[in-house]
Amino acid sequence: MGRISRIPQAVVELMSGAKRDCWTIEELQNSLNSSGIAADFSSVFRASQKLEDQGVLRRVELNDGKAHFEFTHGHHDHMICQKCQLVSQIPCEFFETSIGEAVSRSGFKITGHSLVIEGLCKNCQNIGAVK
Amino acid sequence: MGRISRIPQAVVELMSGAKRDCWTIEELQNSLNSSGIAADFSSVFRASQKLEDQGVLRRVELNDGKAHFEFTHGHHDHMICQKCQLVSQIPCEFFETSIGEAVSRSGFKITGHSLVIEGLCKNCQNIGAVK
DNA sequence: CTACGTGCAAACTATTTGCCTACAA
DNA sequence: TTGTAGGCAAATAGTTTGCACGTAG
Repeated sequence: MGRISRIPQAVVELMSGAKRDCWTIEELQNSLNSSGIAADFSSVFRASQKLEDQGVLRRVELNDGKAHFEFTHGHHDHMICQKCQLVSQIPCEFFETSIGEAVSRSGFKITGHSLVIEGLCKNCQNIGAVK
Repeated sequence: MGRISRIPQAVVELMSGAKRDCWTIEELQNSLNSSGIAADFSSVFRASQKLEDQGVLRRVELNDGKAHFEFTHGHHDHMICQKCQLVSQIPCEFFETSIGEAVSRSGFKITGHSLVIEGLCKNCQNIGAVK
């Protein structure tokens, strides 16, 4: 077997080829299974861990009680529409050039941050109220 | 019985009289128990729920897998020191006047946000490296 | 009597770990 | 043979719910 094992490789390929940017372990597993790749939840879990350790993936908190993973490169923050659950991206520069700078100036050394914005996306505002 | 029941009232009194601003259910329970107030975990859980529903408390995500509660009034964001676990507060205005404004301008209607900054507090930077 | 608050235990959800087998070097 | 990957099931951790009892109104 090559240096990259079956499931981690499949996860990276799946994520590379899809539009979605944040995946729960369950979503990854289902998607793999659907494309004919057998994978146990725990195997996908371990794959995510390994990829996170290697710096390929980054764990993202969306405050829904589940772990989410995205590629480390192109790191960004997230907005979630509370109606359609659409997750959209916010460039991190917004954070870094405003809050981050102010916090750093206060003497706190920042090593990471998690920003989640909840609300209604443009589309759902037009359609109607929150379900 | 008055309109405020035993445990919710004790929770509010405890939180009002303490310096700490974010409490897990377990911390609340332990603290109550220590001061001679018997309270089951589930009772404290239900008290937190009720107080949250009433708008007295707000649930805060600190991404440690536990639910945290703080008073709704004086809402703010948080910085956590990854060495000493100190949680300090950041005024929300930092968020609202920078990122929030930019996001709103993009058409997303913000109803809430969660910002957690991880790093090293001033004190721990001086003492040494991360454990 | 009726409603509500609480304790206790069980159910749930998501994560994490242990162990065993199979396969590749 | 030896180490690693992966499947399966059990263990954790935290939260949530069901139920029964006691008590205030």
